[in-house]
Amino acid sequence: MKQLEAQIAQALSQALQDTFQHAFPAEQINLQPTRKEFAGTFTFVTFPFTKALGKGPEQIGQALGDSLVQHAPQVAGYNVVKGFLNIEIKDSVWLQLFAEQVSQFGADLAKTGQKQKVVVEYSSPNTNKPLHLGHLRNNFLGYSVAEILKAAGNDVVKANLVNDRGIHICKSMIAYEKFGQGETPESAGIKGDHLVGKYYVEFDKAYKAEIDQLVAQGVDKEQAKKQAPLMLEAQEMLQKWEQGDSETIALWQKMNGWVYDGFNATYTNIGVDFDKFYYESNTYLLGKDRVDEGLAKGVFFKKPDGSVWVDLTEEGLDEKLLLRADGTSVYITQDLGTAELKYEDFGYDQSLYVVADEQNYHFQVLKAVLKKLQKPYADGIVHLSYGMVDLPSGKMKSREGTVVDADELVQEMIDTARQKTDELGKIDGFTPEEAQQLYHTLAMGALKYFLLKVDPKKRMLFNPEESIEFHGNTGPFVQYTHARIAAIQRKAAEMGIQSETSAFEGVTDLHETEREVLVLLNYAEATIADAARNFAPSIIAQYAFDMAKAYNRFYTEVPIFQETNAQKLSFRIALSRQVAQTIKRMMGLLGIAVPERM
RNA sequence: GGCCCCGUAGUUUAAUGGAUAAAAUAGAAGUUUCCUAAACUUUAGAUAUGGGUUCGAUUCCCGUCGGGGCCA
Repeated sequence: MKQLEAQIAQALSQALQDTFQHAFPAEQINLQPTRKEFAGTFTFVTFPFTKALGKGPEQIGQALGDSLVQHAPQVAGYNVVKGFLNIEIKDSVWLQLFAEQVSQFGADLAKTGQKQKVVVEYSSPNTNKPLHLGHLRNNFLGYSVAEILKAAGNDVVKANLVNDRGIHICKSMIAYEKFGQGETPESAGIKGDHLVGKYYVEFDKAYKAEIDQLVAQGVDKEQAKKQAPLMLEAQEMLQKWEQGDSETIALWQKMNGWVYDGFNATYTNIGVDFDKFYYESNTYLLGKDRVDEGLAKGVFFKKPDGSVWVDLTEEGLDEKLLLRADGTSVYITQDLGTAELKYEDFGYDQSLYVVADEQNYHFQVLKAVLKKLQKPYADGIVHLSYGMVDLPSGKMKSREGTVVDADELVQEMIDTARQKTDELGKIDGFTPEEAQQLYHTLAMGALKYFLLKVDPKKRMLFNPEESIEFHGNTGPFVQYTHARIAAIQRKAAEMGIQSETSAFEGVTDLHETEREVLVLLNYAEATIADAARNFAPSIIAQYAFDMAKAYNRFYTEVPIFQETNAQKLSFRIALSRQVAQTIKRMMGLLGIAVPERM
């Protein structure tokens, strides 16, 4: 497609020269897709040339169109509407491009420019509570962006920085010690991450009760929060942990172990994976070296109380604290450390952080500080900032119990998938295992597609009812299209229909719906490149939907097996297969599987 | 208080400065002796507001109103 576009641009450049003696390089010629209501594939806008050429926009369009038809062998015709020159491409060109695509499918989707080493950090959970809806957007985005970058030819490492230490873990630990009575995930029959989360909630309840009691005794609320015995215990435990107290460490390891088992089960269930795990318990002390480095280089400064700061006012930011007066780290300190660690580990060109947009400022600071330190990797730091997920009731708030639990949500989706599938009764021959597999495939397809079809940068609304919808712009709609084609392929195989390129060489003209599908197929590579450049799985989702829609239109308008011309029949089988493979590939980039039957 | 982001059909989302603003869903009306109707077709419906730049603005700039976030 890129080639064809370049050829047309070249021809236009030539036509401008020949017809108007106007030199205009082909590289600067911008073609846009023609709107559906007009004939043509590419549109060239002539308005910007009226001044230079001293002619009206229609006149220019006509003249260029005539020239193209005469000199450009790919062009079948043209039409001019106001300042828009719509260029129609010959069917033979589409068929030729299609034949090439069939013979080299998959091979050339991946060649888009420079191969880069990219680290994609995502998920990065806290170990004091299970994953929720917000994490799902994060996980799906991170996984998908990593896969898209791979498909675009990059060398990608998926990393997960687990926040496994700090006061919040100690809260769960304290509560478990007090109320746990030796409970384990096995004895309680609760998934490990949920069990630990339960104690985090227990802590909060008991802590609040203590505060209320203190306030009732006349203590100021802020004071009460600090004085509450449970809080003091938690802080004490954090200190013990930092000192390496063996009992504390043992409990911490035991409970974190439960959480990891739980997380791993969820990760497997939702189909995300990681190449490298980092743990904050190992990295939280890193970064102090960077602070020293900055002081030595004179880009950081010390205040009289001993705290270390960086002045980012020139960068349009504020002064930022890097190390407290007592020498302890703040968040940004360890991020400086882990950025360096990742660079030592992988020597990345780009380091992506899939983190919600509430941390936009934080990442601006991180990058600015690394630049001040003149780190070679500073420019490669990218905050893949995504918008938060809202519910119809508003923002998710743990305090108000409106947080949507990831495991529960996935289970509900599976139940709905089962119910809807059973209602239709199309999978009678399935074994129970196959049926189970299908429910899972459909459930994850619906959920992932719903969360990925929106531009990552934008805040989005999660409507539980719409997310499990199977009609319209949804994952299951695309999956259904794939299953339909799979049925076609089975029948074609049974009938022994040939579908290699030699079987349809004689086809010369196309049905309108076939042409639409062919044009779309040719955009596959460019779409992946575009999605990679923008870190936007939504572009892939949109493409997959358009493809499915175009195919379904073809499917209803052109009854494939009623075709009596053997060449055309073969072509339609090949076209269908190509669409199925493209859908499978694109959905795969979103982390979504496609079924053979549904 | 300072800084940042967002306002598009009833609803959820699209639109490198280009055409009559595109889909989905909800609404209305249709399509199955024929490959999966979880599909397809038709229909009605929107750029918060006031200016500016431009041949042309949902897009860029300024003001107003509304929503969200970050920094203490």
